[in-house]
Amino acid sequence: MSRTQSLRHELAHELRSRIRSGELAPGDKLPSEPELAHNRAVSRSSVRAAITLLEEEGFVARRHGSGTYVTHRPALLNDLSRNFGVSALIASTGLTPGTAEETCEVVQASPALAAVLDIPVGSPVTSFRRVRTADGRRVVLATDWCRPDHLTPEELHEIGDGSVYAALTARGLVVHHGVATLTPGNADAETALRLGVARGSLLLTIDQIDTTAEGVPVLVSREHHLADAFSFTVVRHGPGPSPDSPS
Amino acid sequence: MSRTQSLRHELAHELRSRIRSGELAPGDKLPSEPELAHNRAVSRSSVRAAITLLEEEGFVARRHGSGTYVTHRPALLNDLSRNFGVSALIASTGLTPGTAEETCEVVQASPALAAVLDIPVGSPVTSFRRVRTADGRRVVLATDWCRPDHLTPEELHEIGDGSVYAALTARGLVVHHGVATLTPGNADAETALRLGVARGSLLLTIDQIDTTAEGVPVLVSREHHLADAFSFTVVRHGPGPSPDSPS
DNA sequence: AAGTCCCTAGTTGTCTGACAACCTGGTAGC
DNA sequence: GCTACCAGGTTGTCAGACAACTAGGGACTT
Repeated sequence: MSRTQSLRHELAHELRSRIRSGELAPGDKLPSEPELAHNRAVSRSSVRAAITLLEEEGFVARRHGSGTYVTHRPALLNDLSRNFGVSALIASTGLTPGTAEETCEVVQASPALAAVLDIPVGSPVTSFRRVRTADGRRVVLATDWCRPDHLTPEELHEIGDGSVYAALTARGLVVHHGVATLTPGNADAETALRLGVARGSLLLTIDQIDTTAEGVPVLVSREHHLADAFSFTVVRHGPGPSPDSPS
Repeated sequence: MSRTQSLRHELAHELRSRIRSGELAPGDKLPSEPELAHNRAVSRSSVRAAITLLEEEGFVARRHGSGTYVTHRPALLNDLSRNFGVSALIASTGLTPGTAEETCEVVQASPALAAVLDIPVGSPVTSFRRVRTADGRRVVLATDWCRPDHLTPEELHEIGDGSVYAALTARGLVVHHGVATLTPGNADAETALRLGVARGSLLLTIDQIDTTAEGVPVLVSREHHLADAFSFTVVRHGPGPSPDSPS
């Protein structure tokens, strides 16, 4: 698990942890680059590269000639800019994630699904539907679709409460990022039935396409969240000089 | 406008533009670092720092010993990770933004508002409410709150269809980032009336707190969007090795 | 003919040292 | 009391070097 990625990522990881733990509080000045380099017995170049990562993530701000300072940045609850499974989402609220229903089958690819997964229309697609619970309460209806040669129904069935991401990673398919679309909606008859709520109940639907670093789409998912179960937050950069002006 | 920030940001800006313009297509290999450095007559260090920024933003992926490659990344429609005003949002759909109603007043700070803006409860707060239209159709009810010493009601009134961000910037208050919370909901009586829709219509509410780079909160806003007017997207990083594993 | 191994050129990752640009706080001078 | 200057510390950039790694071609073996 603790594979050495690259030195700068390691250093960035450590600094991030120190910031999150509160050891480095907002407004605090980081030790100078030469000092950090000396403490960790690495070169200043690597320290600078690590800090550049944190700078882009918004954790710190550099001031030429003065120092590097921890930015005032709230701890986000469910940061939409990070990709995490429903289990992690539920666990973040302090509740216990579970699975009430689970359906795993092979279906024919709809035109839309085929286009996204880059396969012929009507070809087989593995479909995985779960009703997720938080302390027993049904809160999310999640459906995942992927190519059968990426994950077979048998493999999916063994996931249980786990994350589809972990199963994909085990197959050598590392999800690099996903693109999510958020839409409010009302529960239709089937969704209402599965979630055990009244028809027309408020939902937040997240449609997402996950791809590898090479741009291969490996997972398509649709999650219907009960509106009052979670609240999602996101840091929105700008409109100041960072990182770019529109168009 | 074209203030020289720092060399690496300049270089990153240029590379970003070349990627967005399609000159560097997804999957393409970037010129090598020494080559880029030579072409621009800068050092390899600066080129590396610029590429590190793009790497963190997800535009490129580095492969040790091989090269740096443009990632497959869709052009997002309304990227939630960027901060933009409602006018820009409407304009992005090809429609013409407008303002139907406009109310500007000074109110007493509620406890919640006072806590966020770091002022005493009951102290005066500038409130700015607008009904925004797209080609005449009412689509968003937006309310902004800020401290009177940051923006006076008179200044706000002169904004018209413009952005509050621009007004703040003119006062030397550059918004660095905002934290937004998304919640689906139903229109209450007043909101329905102002937006000209039926009570209980589907809304997506975005609550946001904008702060400067120093962490000073300068703007609190709440926007009620008609659910079918816009669709918001966001790139979600990970769950691969970027940028961090949960706690 | 097919497969394996090795070598080499090219690329990114890291290190070292140096100097420029800039900020900050203190001090000397007015 | 105020201003101007100075010195130390910090980030920004440059230059050169070597290590670690990848990818491709060519020689060799089977």
